[in-house]
Amino acid sequence: MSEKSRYNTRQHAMLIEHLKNNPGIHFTAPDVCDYFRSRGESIGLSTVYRQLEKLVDEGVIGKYSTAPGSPACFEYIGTENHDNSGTCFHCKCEKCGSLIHLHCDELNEIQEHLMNEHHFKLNPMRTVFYGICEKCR
Amino acid sequence: MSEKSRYNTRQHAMLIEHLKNNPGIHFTAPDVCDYFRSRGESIGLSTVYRQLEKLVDEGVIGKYSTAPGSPACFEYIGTENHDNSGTCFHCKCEKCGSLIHLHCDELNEIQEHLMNEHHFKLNPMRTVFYGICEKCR
DNA sequence: CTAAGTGCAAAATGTTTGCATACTT
DNA sequence: AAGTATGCAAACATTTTGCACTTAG
Repeated sequence: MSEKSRYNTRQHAMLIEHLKNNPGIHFTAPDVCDYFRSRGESIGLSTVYRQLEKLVDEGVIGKYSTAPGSPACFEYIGTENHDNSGTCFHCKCEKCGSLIHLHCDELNEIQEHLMNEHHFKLNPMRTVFYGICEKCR
Repeated sequence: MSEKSRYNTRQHAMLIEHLKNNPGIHFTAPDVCDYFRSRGESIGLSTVYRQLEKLVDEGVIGKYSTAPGSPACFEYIGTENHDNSGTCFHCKCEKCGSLIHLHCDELNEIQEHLMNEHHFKLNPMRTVFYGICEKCR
């Protein structure tokens, strides 16, 4: 898609390394920005948004809408597991707000069903299941 | 949950009737507000948000987060089909942005799977599948 | 030297809240 | 009368954009 070349800036390197070092952790843009700033690094929130958006486009990280009005979550995915069988899904608890990982092969059937029966190509990296988690029931 | 009594105001009646008359249509709060205002009705955006939020709590309408930064969608559900087998799911196309209905019994297996294997009580009224729709492939 | 990236501040969303007023019960 | 709803404006929160400046190639 994107034909633009990319410059390897300090901020880009920091960002991707931070996310890569914390697989399975969900970050919001302000989170990441504050993190680096608290360590004395120079980075602006708009840069964080711009870089994260690029990484999403490149498929390196996932972006999840949790609730309207609250910040989006980003998480390292990597380029390697694009065709892996054990796709990663996410559940968001409507009570406690926690975002839970679900690494489950059986859920791949959803993907196939949606594709075969409804001609919809699911993007698991972006969909979130809403509901109530175990603890909150 | 809510112990508050409810007053039957003009705005509440208008809102619920509009949604009820358009099952399967997704409205944003500003949409609804503009709709009534264009017809000369007196209603404020905050009222729309407040009423819709109540209706969501009451289970009369569903609320869907489509993408971060874009407005939430509301849709009439009714109180009757709480335990119906043919649950309604939604797919959001990441390209054209359309929100598609999916009334599919097979998807109920997801619900059961999540409940049985992951102890997560799915709320289909609020979850949205992201991906690419038929037209955009 | 040119294209891309940065960071600030401002704008653009989308949603919530404070408050005086009006309406329901 | 008491409690709730309304509508405006202001506050808030998240994300995007304009722009002068810096940096990577």
